[in-house]
Parts: sequence; C-alpha cells; structure tokens
Amino acid sequence: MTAADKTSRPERKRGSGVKVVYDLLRDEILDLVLPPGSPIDEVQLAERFKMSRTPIREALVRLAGEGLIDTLPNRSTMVSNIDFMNMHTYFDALVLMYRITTRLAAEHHRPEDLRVIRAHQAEFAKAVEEQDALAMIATNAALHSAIAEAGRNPYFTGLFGRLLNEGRRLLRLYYQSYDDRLPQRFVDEHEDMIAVIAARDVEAADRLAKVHAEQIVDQIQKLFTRGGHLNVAL
Amino acid sequence: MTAADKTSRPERKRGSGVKVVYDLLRDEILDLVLPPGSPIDEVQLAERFKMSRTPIREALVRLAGEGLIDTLPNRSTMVSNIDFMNMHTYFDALVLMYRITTRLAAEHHRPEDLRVIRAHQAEFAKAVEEQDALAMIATNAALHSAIAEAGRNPYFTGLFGRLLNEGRRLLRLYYQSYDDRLPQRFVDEHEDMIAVIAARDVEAADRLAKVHAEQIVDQIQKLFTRGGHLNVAL
DNA sequence: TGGATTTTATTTGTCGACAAGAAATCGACA
DNA sequence: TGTCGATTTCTTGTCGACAAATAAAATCCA
Repeated sequence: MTAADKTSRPERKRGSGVKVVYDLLRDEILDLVLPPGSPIDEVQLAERFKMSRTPIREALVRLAGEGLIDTLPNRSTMVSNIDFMNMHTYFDALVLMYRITTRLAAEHHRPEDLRVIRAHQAEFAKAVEEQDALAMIATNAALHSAIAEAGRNPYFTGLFGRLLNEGRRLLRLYYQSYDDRLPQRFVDEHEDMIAVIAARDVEAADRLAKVHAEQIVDQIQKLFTRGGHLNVAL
Repeated sequence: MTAADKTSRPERKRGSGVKVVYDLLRDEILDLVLPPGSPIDEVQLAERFKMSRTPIREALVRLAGEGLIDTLPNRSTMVSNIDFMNMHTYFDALVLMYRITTRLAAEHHRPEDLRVIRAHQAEFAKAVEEQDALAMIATNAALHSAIAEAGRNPYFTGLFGRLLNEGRRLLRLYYQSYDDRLPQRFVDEHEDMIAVIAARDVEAADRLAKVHAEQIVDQIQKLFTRGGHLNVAL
C-alpha cells in the first residue's frame, strides 16, 4: 500500500487536529509568544496548520472558554489581556488555592503521589540550578499541579490549574526583568512543603503553603510597584 | 421589501444561534429534563433548532468545557453523570466557596449590590411561600450568585457559579423526593447573612456562611444515606 | 450451531463555499 | 478642505456534503 501517496493525504489522525492546535496555541499564549492583544486570524491559522477552519474554530472556542482569548462578536478575536487593575483578586484566589490544595494533599495523598511530586521537585531544582527561567516556570506549575492532584478534588485542581496558567504569563514577565538569583529559596520551601505533606501534617501544610504563596505574590507585587519594564500594552 | 419571504428566511440574528442552543440545552441538563446519561444527537438537535450542525457543535464544545456533557472521541456524546462516589469533594468545594464569597461580599460590596441581593432574597422567599421547588432552586442560586458578584473576584464567582449549577442538578433530586417544608429556615438564614454583609462584619459573614452551607450539605447527605428514591442510573 | 470476519449503517470530524456584519476606503457635496 | 454617505473589503458565522471511524448486522466457515 502506498501510504505516502501525495494525491490523497490525510496525514493526520482523525480527532487529533483540534488538540494539536489547542495545545500549541495555548502554550504560545502562556509563554507570551503571542502577547496579550495579539490578533488571532482563523484563516491564517488554517493555512499554517494545513487544515480547514472548522477544527481551528473548535480550538478557539475552547480557549475562549478558559478565558485565554477574547472574541468580539462578528469581529476580531484576540489574546486576552492581563488584567493589571484587578490583580489583587488573582492573588487572593491564588493564595487560597495554594493553601487548600496543599492542605488536601497532606490529607489525601497516596504513596505514588509523593513519587510524582518529588520527581517534579527534582526537575524544578535542576531548572533553578541551570538558571533556565522557562523551565522554572513550567516545572513549578507542574509541581504544584501534582500536589493539587494528590488532594483529589477536581473542582479545586481545575481552578488552581487555570490560576497557574494565568500565572505562567505573569511569571514570564517576572523572570524577564529580574535576575534569576532568588528562586533558591523556593526550592527550599518546596522541600519543606513536601516533607509536611508526607508527614500528613495538615496544619503545617496550610501554614507553609500560605507563606510560600505570599512570598511569590510579594515578589511579583514588588516588581510591579517598582515599575518593571513591561513590554506589553496595558 | 418582503422580509417575511418564505424562500430565503434567515429568521434569526447571525451570532445568536449558538447562544440559544447553549442556554436551552444547559437548562435542560440542569433541570434534569435531560437526565445524566442521555445521548446527545447532533443531527437531531440540528433539525430541532432548524440550523446546521456547526453551531450545534460549538454549543456542545462549550458545554463539554464546563463538564456538563461527556464526549467519547468519534463516538457518542452524552449528558455527564453525577458523581455520587466523590460527592464529598463537591461539598468541600461548595462550603469553601460559600464562605469565601460571602466573606468577600461583606468586604467589598457596594450599595447597589445590596439592592440586587435583597431583590433576589425576596424572590426566594416568595418561591418558598408558594412551595415552588423549581423556583426555589433557581432563586437560591441567583441569590448566592449575586452575593458572590458583590465580592468582586471573578475567579471565585466562576468556580462558585459552576458549583451552583452542578448543585441545581442535585437539588432537583432533593426537592423531588422530600417535603418542601424545611426551607423556611433557609429564608431566615439568608436574612441573617444579608444583615452581616450590610454591616461589613467579615468574620460573622464567614461564620454564618459556613453554618448555612453545612446545613444544606447535611440535608442532602441525610437524604442520600437514607436512600432517597433516585430515579437516575448510577 | 457457534464463532470469526466481512459488510452495512450510523454518527462524528473535516472540508470548501457562501452569506452576513462591521470596519475601512473612497467619493460626493457643502 | 472637512464631513457625511455609499461602497468595498475583510473576517466571521453558517451551511450542505463528504470521509473516516466505530458499532451493529449479516455472512461465512468449521
């Protein structure tokens, strides 16, 4: 059989198109390859991925459902802006979810969860050591996602995942304009958190998570009040 | 001009199709008109709403994004089941969101918020008085949504809204199998909550919300352990 | 008759094309 | 020359049809 026949090439499994577009577009948005406000053109994406507009649109609908893109009716659709005005609402939610997920992880984790968590922590430590900002962001989010998963509450993990994603965009700004020296503290704090989770010390988990989260929030807030060089439009 | 020309009738504004389908399907799912497990047939919906499958599919994608329907790749799509096994995760999330949104409402509400909240409370009281179960469910959700809105944190209101929706399905079972006598207590508790919100007493708001939420959770849990007559497949 | 395999049927995923809406462009007139 | 209006253009929303994938039905062989 001539599978590589040029005349009739699907070249791609049936249901996979949307996922490819969705994943890639999501990463490009979160890594600020597509900065907030960037226009999203369906036909451009269609020819870029060599597929019809239909699967593209489905991916865009899902992205819009997660608030990563805004779509004006009958008019353009663009990458959603980072809302610097109501940033505190984001921080409030983030701190609370840090606390509750860590707390639940201490309560409900199973042995295999700890292995996964420790693996992510090792990757994070490596990223810090190598001063790889992008890897730091990604592995940090993965670590806390893993902790949240161990808490086994899909409602919290869902919201927390979205917050961490939104945070990826913020941290991207953060690490762009700062020296990458600070994060060693985060490695240590992660170690402490994992220890109390393993010990099933719920209250200590809550306390450490709170401190850890507020640590991060403080750093970011300090950056913004000092007037970091924001290279995105407000 | 012959706007009512039968041969070429759009008969419907351009971007409105999806919203109509989405809203109606959502309500039918939440009111258990479409019980969990019901198959969703695209072409059937297409001819029911007299439109192409494309806008139907977009509505379904959005519903799937909110977890209201499950879609098997390349195969059927159906109304998502109510997860009775992990119900406690739902209750945990619900209680916490009740607390945090009420707390934030006490902190951040503005005068006009109180008017809206009191209006919803009046409607809820009327529904209770008239023993209208469906109206009780709807107005209760609307009331607490309004309180959450007054807290002005879109992340929390988003999750809370989804939880209240999911709760509409549960409460539908609840009110189906119980006498509708209990809820007078809820009216009083609502009054107390609104009072402490208006007084900006954050701690009291938190406390009352916690009691109120656990009240509801207890009622529902009692129903299930007593073996309510569930008319849906497990 | 029972099990495996081929055939059919149904439903979803994808495509190309067309039409409607809104901004941008062009033109007429004061 | 400035402003208002018509036209053009460009993007999105919708449509009907086709193709792939899977389940069900039918057929064949032992």
